[in-house]
Amino acid sequence: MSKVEIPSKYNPVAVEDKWYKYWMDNKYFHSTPDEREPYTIVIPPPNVTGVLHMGHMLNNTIQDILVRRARMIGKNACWVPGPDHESIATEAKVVNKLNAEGIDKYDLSRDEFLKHAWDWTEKHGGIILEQLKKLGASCDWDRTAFTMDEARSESVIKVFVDLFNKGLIYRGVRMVNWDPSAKTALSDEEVIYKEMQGKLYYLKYQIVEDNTPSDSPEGGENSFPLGEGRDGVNYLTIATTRPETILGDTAVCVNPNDERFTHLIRKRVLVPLINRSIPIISDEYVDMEFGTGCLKITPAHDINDYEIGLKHNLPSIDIFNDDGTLNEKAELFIGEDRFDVRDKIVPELEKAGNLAKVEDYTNKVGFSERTDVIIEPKLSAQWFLKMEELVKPALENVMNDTIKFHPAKFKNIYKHWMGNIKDWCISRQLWWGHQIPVYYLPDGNYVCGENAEQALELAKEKSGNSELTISDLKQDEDALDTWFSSWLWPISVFDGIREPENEEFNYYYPTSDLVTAPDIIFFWVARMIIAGYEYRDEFPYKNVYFTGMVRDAQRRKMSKSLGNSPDPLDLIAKYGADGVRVGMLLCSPAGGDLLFDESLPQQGAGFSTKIWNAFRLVKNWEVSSEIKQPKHSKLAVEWFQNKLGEVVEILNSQFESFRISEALMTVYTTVRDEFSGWLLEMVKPAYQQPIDAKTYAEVVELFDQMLRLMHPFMPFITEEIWQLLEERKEGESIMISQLPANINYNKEFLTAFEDVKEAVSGIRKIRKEKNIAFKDEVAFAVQKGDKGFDARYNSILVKLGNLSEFEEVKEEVNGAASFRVKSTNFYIPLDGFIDVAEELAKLEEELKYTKGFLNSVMKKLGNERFVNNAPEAVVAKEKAKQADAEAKIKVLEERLASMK
RNA sequence: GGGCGAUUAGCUCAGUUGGUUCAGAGCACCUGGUUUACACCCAGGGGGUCAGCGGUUCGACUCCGUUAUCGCCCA
Repeated sequence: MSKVEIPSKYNPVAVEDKWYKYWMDNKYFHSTPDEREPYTIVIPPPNVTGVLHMGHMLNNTIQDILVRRARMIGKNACWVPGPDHESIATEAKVVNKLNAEGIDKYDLSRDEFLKHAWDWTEKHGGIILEQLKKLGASCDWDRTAFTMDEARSESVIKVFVDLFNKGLIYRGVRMVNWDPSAKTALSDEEVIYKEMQGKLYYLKYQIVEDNTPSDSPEGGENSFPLGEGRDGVNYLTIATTRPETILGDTAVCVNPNDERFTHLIRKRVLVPLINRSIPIISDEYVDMEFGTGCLKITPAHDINDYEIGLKHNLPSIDIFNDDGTLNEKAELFIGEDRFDVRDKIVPELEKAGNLAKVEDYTNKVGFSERTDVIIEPKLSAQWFLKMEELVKPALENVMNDTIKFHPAKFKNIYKHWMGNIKDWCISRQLWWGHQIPVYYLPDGNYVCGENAEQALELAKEKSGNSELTISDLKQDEDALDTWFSSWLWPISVFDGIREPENEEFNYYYPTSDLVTAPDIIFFWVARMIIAGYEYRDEFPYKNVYFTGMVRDAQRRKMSKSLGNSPDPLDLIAKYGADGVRVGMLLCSPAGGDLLFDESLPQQGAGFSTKIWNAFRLVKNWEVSSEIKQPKHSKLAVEWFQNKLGEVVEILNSQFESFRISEALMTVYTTVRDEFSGWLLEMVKPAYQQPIDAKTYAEVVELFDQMLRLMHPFMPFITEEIWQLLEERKEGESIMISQLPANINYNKEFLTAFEDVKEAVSGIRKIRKEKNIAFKDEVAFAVQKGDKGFDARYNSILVKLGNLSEFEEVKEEVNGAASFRVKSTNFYIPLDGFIDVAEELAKLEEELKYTKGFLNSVMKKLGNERFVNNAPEAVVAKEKAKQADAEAKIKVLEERLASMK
C-alpha cells in the first residue's frame, strides 16, 4: 500500500466533474435487459422551458438515491430521463421571442412557427438535463426521450385514435377554462384559484310591467332590494363581482322559496345601460342568504349560470373576444379589455342611477397555471375524453395498495378526485404539441386516423365518395394537452404503445417507483395510472413517493418573483453536489414540507469534511507488520462488524418503507458517532506510532463498507475516497460495487458494548466535573455487579478512558468518584478531590430516582388486572425491570452505607 | 360551503398495529476543551401538561368524541 499525498481539504468541484465523466465514459448508467431483476424509474419530465430549481434538486436527489442503491443491491437499474414539450409555456416563450423580433405568430404558417419552436427547444430544452448531471444523477442518458420525438408522438396519436375508436373521445361545446393570454382552453387542473381582494357591486335593475300589489311582503326593513325606486319605479337589486358581465345577462334568478320575490317571478327587468329586457326566473340554486338573494344570469360567462341557462332555455350572449376584449355583442365598450371595462362601467352605472352600493369582498379567482392571467369561463367546442370508466381500475388499485402511495394520506386525496372526476378537456388552441388527428370532410363530417392517408380511406368510406383526395380533408387545428402525452410516459419511453411486445417494455415495465411532488398528483400520477391499466392492464409503478414542497425558512413557497430561491448550481459550486444532496434530504420527510435554508447544504458539506478527515486519519497511518494486533483493536473491529450488520438491517427496513431522510440520518450518525467517534478512536495508534497491519486492513475493509452504504446519498466523495483507499483497477467503481443484503450480527455483543460506551462516558463526565484533563491518566476500579460490566472489554476502557491502572475490586472504594452502569460500580480514586457531601447527595438523588422507578413498576405488577390482562412478554419485561431496579438499589444503598 | 390532514423541545420533524421513568432525533442554545484526523471539530448539559376538554382501558402521545388553531384539496 503506497502512501499517497492526500490534500488536507476536500475539494468537491474538481472531484465531482472527474468522477461524473468517469461514470459516463464507462457507461455505468446505461442499462440493457438481462437476467437480473429490473429496477426502473422514469423521471417526471421537467419542462423544456425550465431551469433547475430546488424542487428538482430534492426530487432528483431522491430518485438518484433509489436508483444507485438498487444498482448496488444487485438490480438492473434504469433511470430514464427526458423533458416534456409543455405546449403552453413553450409556445408563449416562442411567441414572445418572435414578437421581440417583430414577427407575429399569425403571420406565420403552422409549419413555419413549428420550425421556430423546434429551434427554441433544441437550444433550451437540454439545459435542465445538463444541470441534473451536476447533481450526480445517474440517468441512462442514452435513453433520453422527449414527448415530441418520433416514437412518443406516434404513440400519442395512436392512443388518441384508439380512444376515439373506443368512443371515449368526443367533441362537445362546453364551458371551458379559457386563457385569454395563451388563447386556449385549459383543463380544470391547470387553473389555480387564488384569493383576491375584490368588490361586490350592488346593481339596481329596473322592473318593467310593474304591477306589484301594495300589500306585497316586500315592505318593512328587509325590503332593501325593492322599493327604492324614484317616482314609483321599482328596482330589483343584484350583487355581482363582475359588473362588466351584465352586458351578457339574459335573466335574473331568485329562489322560488324566497317570499320576498315570489310576486316578481315571470316579470322582466332591464339590463342597466343597454336596457335589454330579460326575464325574472326562479331556481333553487340561488342562495337566499347571499347578497340580495337575486342572481344575475350570464350563461356565456359563468359555469353555474351556464347550467341554469340550459335548464331554463335562456339565450347565451358571449360578449368577449378570445383575447378578453369585448365584442360587438356587448354593445358598449367594444374592443376594450375586460378589466378596463370593469373600471369604466362602474361610474357609468352610478351616473345612470343603477349602483346601489359597493362592498369589499374576498373571493377565489381562477388563474392560468402557465400564463398567470385570470381565467375566463368560455363556451367553446373542444375535445373531451370520457373518464368515468377509465378511472375504475386506477382508483381500485390505489385503494387496495397494489400501487402504494408514500405517505399513504395521499390516497384520500386521490380517491376524492377520482370519485368526482369530470371529462378531460384535451384540446388546446395551440400549435406546439401533437396536432389532433381528426380530419374534417368538406361536408362537415369528420374522421380520425393516425395519418392523412388513413384518414382519407376512412373519409371515403364514410362519405361514400371515392373521389376524395387528401387536399379535401382539413385536419383539426388544435393540439393536444401536454399531459395527454405525459400520461403515457412510463409506457412510451419503452415504446410500449407502438410495440407492446418489445423486449425492453416487457422487461422494464411496470416500473418500480415514481418520485414526484404532490401538486401533480392529478395532472400526472392519476392519469399515468389510468393509462397503465388501459394500455397494459397493469400499474405503471409499484410505489409513488411524494416529496414535500421546498419552501424558505419563513414557509414561503420558493419562487422567482419572490427571489427567495437560491440557484441550485451556485449551491453545488459552493457546497458540492454531495453537500447539497445531504442538505436537501436532512430535513425532508415524505410528503412534508422542506424548509430550505443554506445552513442545510452547509451541514452537508461539513459532513463531507468529516468523512474526508476520517479518511485522512486512516490513510496517513504508518502500517507495521511487525506489531501484533492489540486486544482493544481486535475487539473494536469485531464490534463494528456487528454494528454494520445492525445498520444494514436498519437501512433495509428504512428503504423498504421509503423513509429516505431517516436512512440518511442512520448513515450520518453511524459515520460520525460509531465509525469516527468510537471505532477509529479505539484503533487509533498512539501519537506517531504505527498501526498493526491486521487492524489496518480490517479498518480499511470496514471503511469500504461504510462508503458503500453512503454512496447512494453522496456519490462523489465516496467514489473519490474509495478509489484512494486501496489501489483500484481501471474500470472499477464504487457505484457498481455491491452492498451486503444482510450481515449476521450478534445483538448481545452490541448491547454489551453499549455498557462499555456508558462506562467511558461516565469516566469522561467525572473528568469534566473534576477538571481532569484527558492527557492525565487516572486510576480505575470496578466493583462488578450482576450487570453492566463485561471484563473482556477492559482493554477498551483502559484506552478510551486513559486509565493508568485497572483494578477489579470486591469492596466499596472510598475517596473515589463513582458512577454506575446498571448494577456495577465504577470508581476513580481521587483522594483529596472528593467532596463527600456532594457525592452523597448525588447518590441519594440516584437512589431516589431508582426507587421511584421501581415504585412505578411495582404498581403495575401489583395490579391484578394488569398481570392477568397484559401479554406475557409485557409482564416479563416488567419483572425484569423490577429485578434490575432492585439490584441497583442494593448497590446504591451499600455505597451510601460505606461512605457514611 | 364540502372533504382530508395536522397540532409533540426555541425551530423542523420521528414516534410502525395502546405497554420500560417513553416523552425522542437533527438543528439551535448553554458549559468546557488547540488529547495532532476533523473548531466544518470533540466532550458534557438544559429544555416539552405530547393543542384544550371529555371518554374507552389495568395502562393513552397512540383509540373514540368534542372544541380551538393551522394547512391542503375541491366547489
